[in-house]
Amino acid sequence: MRLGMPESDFPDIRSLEIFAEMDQVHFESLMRGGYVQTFPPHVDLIAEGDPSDFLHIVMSGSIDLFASWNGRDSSLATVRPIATFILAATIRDAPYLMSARTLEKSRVALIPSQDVRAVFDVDSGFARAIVNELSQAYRRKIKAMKDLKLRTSLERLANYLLREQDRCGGAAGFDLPFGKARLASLLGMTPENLSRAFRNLQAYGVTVNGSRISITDQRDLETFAAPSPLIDDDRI
Amino acid sequence: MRLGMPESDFPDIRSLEIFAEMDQVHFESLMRGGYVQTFPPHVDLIAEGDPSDFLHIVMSGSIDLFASWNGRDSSLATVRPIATFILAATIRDAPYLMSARTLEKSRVALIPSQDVRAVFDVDSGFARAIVNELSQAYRRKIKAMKDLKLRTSLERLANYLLREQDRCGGAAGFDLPFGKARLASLLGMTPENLSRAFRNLQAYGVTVNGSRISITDQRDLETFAAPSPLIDDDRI
DNA sequence: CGCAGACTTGAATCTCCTCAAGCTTGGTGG
DNA sequence: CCACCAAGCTTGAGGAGATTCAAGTCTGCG
Repeated sequence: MRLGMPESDFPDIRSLEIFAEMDQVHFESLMRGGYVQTFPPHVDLIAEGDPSDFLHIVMSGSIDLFASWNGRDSSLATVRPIATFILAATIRDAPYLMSARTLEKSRVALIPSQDVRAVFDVDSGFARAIVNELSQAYRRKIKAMKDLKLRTSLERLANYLLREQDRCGGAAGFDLPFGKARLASLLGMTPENLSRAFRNLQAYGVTVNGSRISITDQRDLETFAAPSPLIDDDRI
Repeated sequence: MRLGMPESDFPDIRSLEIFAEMDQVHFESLMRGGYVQTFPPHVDLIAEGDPSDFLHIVMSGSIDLFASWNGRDSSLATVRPIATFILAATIRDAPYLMSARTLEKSRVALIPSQDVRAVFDVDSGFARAIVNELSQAYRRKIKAMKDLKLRTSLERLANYLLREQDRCGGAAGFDLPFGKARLASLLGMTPENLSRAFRNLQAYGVTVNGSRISITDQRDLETFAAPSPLIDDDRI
C-alpha cells in the first residue's frame, strides 16, 4: 500500500533532530520517496537478518525491538514517537540485528535506505545530525550494558521505576507503559521473577496495583536504587 | 609530557579507517595538536565521568574498557591496535561512560577532542568515516547485548572461544589474550564460575592448559555454541 | 627454596528459572 | 445480568546455575 508521504506529516518529521538541520530540498526529496503506514498492535515490522531497506520513524504508538537466538528471545528497547530506529543498519547497508514489532496501534514512516545514504553524502547538516543520533544511541547502549552487568534484577527494576517516574512527570504515581511480561524481558528476567521483585520492593516504598505504580517513599527507594547519571540519565 | 606527535606514527594512524579518507591538511592539523605516550601495564588512562578531552587511539598494546557502580565493576570491551576509543563521548562533548586502563605496555595517541569536532565540521570525508565507526561500534554493542541476554554463561564462553580462535587464525590451538579473571568479567561471570565453565566445556572438546586453549572437536563445540552471524560476526 | 599472584576446587548459600497451579480481569455470549 | 473463558499475572515448590568465602594448587621469579 504505497501511498506516498502525506504533507501533513512533514512538520512532525521535520521536527526530529535528525531532520531539523538539513536542506529543505533534500528533506522534501526524502519525503517524496517515503511513505507512512498504520499498523495494528502486535504486528511484526522487521525481522533480524533482513536487509535494511528502510529507515523507520515512529510517528505514534510504540515499537518493541527484540532479538532471538536458539529459541529464546529478549526485548532490547522500546521506541517511542517521534524517533527513528535501525539507523545504523540503514547507514551501513547491513542486515538488521534486531526485530521490530508494534506494541500498540502505530503509525510508522518508511524512508528508503538508499535515499538516506544518498542524501547523507551531499548534506552535511544531515550528516552531522546522523552522527549525533548514532553517538547518542551508542551511549544509550553502553548505559544499558552497565545496567545489566553491574546491577541485580531488583536494582534494575528499582532504577527502571525511578526513570519511568521521571519520564511520566515525576509524580509519585504513574502507569507502566506496557505489560509486565515485556517489562520482565526488557529487564532481563522472567515474569515470575518480576512479580517477586515487585513484592520485594514494597520494603522500599513501592506499591503496585495492576499497572499502577506508587512510590510512597521516594527517599527510601532512591537510597536502595542508587541511580547514577552515567547509567540512568538519558540526556548525557 | 607533551612531546607532540612523532611523524613516524603518521602512517599507522592515517591507515585507520577513520582517518583514511580525510583531507591531508586536516589530518596534519589533527596530528600537530596531538601527542603519543607510552604507558606501563595496568595504568588508568581515563575514569568514567571525566570530561572527554581527548580522542584516544591505541597504537600498540591493549586497553581495557570497564565501568563501576556501587563498588562492583565489570569489563565491557577490549581495544586493540589500531583503533580509537571513546569516540562517541568526544563527538558529543559528553563525559566518558567507561573507564580505561592499559592491560599491557601500550602506546596511545591522544588528540584533543575539540580539534576532532572542529575538523569533523569542515571535512566531509572525516564525517563519513566517523559515521562508519560509530555505526559499527553501535552494532557491536547490540551484539554484545544479545550475547549477554540470550545466552547462558557457558554458551557465552563457547562462542567467545570460537570467535577468539577465528581471530587467531583458525587453528585448533591458541592462547587467551589476557588473564582469566578479566575474561570472566568480560563474559559477565566470576573467575570461579569461569573455571567451572571451562571444565564443563571439556565435554564438547575443549582442553585448557594455562592460557592455552585447544579445540579438539570443532564440530561438537560448534554444535553446542550455535554461533550466529547476527551476534558473533564482527564484520557485519 | 620459598614466596606471591593467578588460578582452581569445594561447600554453603543465594538468586533466578522452570513448571504447575491458582488468581484476577475484561470481554463474550447465553 | 451473569456465567464462562482466555489472557495476564501471581504464587509456590523444586531445581539449576551463579556467587561467596575459604582453602588448596600451580607457576614463575627472586
